[in-house]
Amino acid sequence: MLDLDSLNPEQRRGVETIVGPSLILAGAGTGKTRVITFRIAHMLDRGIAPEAIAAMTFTNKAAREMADRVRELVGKERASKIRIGTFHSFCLLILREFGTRLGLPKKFSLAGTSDQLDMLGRAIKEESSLTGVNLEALHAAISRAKNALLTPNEFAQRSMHLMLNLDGDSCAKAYELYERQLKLNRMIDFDDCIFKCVTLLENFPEVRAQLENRYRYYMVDEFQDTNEGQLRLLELVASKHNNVCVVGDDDQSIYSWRGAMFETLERFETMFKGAVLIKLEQNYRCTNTILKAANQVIKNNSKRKDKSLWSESVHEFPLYLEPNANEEDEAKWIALKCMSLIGEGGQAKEIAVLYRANNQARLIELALRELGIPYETFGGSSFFERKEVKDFLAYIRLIVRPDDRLAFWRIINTPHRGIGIKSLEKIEAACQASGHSPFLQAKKLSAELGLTSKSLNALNEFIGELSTIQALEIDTPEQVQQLGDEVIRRFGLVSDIREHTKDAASRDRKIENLKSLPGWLSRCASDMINEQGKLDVHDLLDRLTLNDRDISEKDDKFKSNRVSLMTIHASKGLEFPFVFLCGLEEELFPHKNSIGSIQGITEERRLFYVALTRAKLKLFLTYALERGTGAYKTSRLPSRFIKEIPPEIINGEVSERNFAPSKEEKVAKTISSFANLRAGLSGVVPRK
DNA sequence: GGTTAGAGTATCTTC
DNA sequence: TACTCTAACC
Repeated sequence: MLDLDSLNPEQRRGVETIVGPSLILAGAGTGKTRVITFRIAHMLDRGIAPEAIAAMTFTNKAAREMADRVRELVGKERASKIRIGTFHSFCLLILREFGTRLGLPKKFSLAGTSDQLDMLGRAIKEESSLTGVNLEALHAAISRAKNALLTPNEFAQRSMHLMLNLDGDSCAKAYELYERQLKLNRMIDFDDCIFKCVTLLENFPEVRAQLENRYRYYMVDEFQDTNEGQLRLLELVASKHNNVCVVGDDDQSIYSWRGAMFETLERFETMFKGAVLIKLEQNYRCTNTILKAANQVIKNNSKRKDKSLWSESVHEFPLYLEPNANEEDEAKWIALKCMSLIGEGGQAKEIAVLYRANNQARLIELALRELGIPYETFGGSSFFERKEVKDFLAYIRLIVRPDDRLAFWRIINTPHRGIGIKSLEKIEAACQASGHSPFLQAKKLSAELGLTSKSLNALNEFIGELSTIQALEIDTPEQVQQLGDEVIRRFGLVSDIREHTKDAASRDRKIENLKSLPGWLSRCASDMINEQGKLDVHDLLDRLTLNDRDISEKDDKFKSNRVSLMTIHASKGLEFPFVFLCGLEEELFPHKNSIGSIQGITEERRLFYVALTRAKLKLFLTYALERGTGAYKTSRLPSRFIKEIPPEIINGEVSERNFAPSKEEKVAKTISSFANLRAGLSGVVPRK
């Protein structure tokens, strides 16, 4: 049934090496996912129980893709028994089962990014030496500490806090206060999923033994992105049976800033002795021209596992380099070129525009819109970061878990119902005295809070409405939909936005977002029923937190035929026939914050390598000689990485003397572009 | 208690 | 150039 002959010899070796540790070094586009899924199918063919296999990834996107492909290969029934998911979901499951041994509450909840920042904000208010610190930077530092399995004291001793302008003691204090907030809210954060799981397995051998008995074969995808905690976890769960297969590519390690260690591949080899090394070097994605460029560039990094990609492609196109006078011209050129690609028979969805930073997207969006080219952006500010979405979800959370403090504080005066800071302080003081959660405090003892009659009435009305909704049953997706509709109606969420948002466009968008939420929530609920056979609202909330942005993208992605705009980071794992890589300038790419160190530059170079290898056929490289507006206008130099590409494969100039094209040249170029465009449009031929 | 204006700030981004 | 937080004002 499984056609192993369709694999190349190295892929086949990867698939057939099942017992013992193995390390598959898989270059870009070498059929990695195929190897992973075939390997799982092959294990089942050899009689291994699906329940004994655990496959871990880092992103939901990767997990979902793996699950889909495995399902196609081995059927729904067996596929559903295999534990496929992210590291975090795997650990969360274990903590839900055994967490009480660590003293976790039975019904703890998972803090999302905004909850984490909210709690950290509350934490630093308690300590005067922490006023004015950059919340996000502090949060990132604490997160990195947790990923490295460091306690507050250990954190204080490391040099990580130097960039925060804080001494070690203050850092430790912040970390501790933040932990206290988590505990107060009965929450754990993403990093705790891993950290606490490691602690659990280290301290409770019987739990570890149970898991060793349950899962005997482990697979890890994108292994180069593993951080300290995840590596330790893998060691704890997998070292007894020693059946671990990890797949990765050191050249695509682009997440060191979130704790991934470049040496992680070597660490694996020492951790799991005698690992079989398998190298996949035949590429099934790119032209040889693109591979030549990519190989040549990445060679400039030292300390990498030596490998060299090749492919059997027949159609070769030179890379195209386009210098532009400024960023507007760059965006316009890209838009025009997209138009002519589409005119020549390409489809919009075959095109991707990649950039280093999200803020580069705006001008390109503008230029595409002007030409009427459909496009889609990925990443950037996520759906779940939007205020109206967070507010709505806070209502749902408070209904499901009345002791959710963060949700209470978020919506107690949203929409405005005349409960101000003074009232909130009184409620908080009462909560501290009694130990109750604010909702309970307000429900049971609102009369004793000492509020003004206006605030008290508002509070009582709010509590009353919420209690009414709480009484509704939530056992089916339809009831979830009704609940959502009811929340919007009773609390006037739509009318609040209608009255208080001035800008018509953003007002309409917000209302549309809000109205789509109940239906969307109910769809999530029915997905869950399909997978688990039942609906548990607590689980639903967990999933919302873990899944975060991926759900919102799910809907229209398949049918849309649009140009994709995304950062290079977001493009990892994807491929497109036509790729534009823009903003190739010193200080932007490589980014100015990375230029100072060799590690910085080598990571940027890996990022560049990832970008190049996204393209299957044609690759367009652009840069601007001037960027910014007004006082911020600066002249720019082409990126050093351009010079690392062999000049003979570039159809365009690549020399030190790259001046902006003269005005006449620009005009001539634009005219000819339009001519191409028209020629192209008249002969639109649908592909295949 | 709510609103508004002005200052400050700005990688990539996962779960 | 755009968004968020804070402080002064109504």
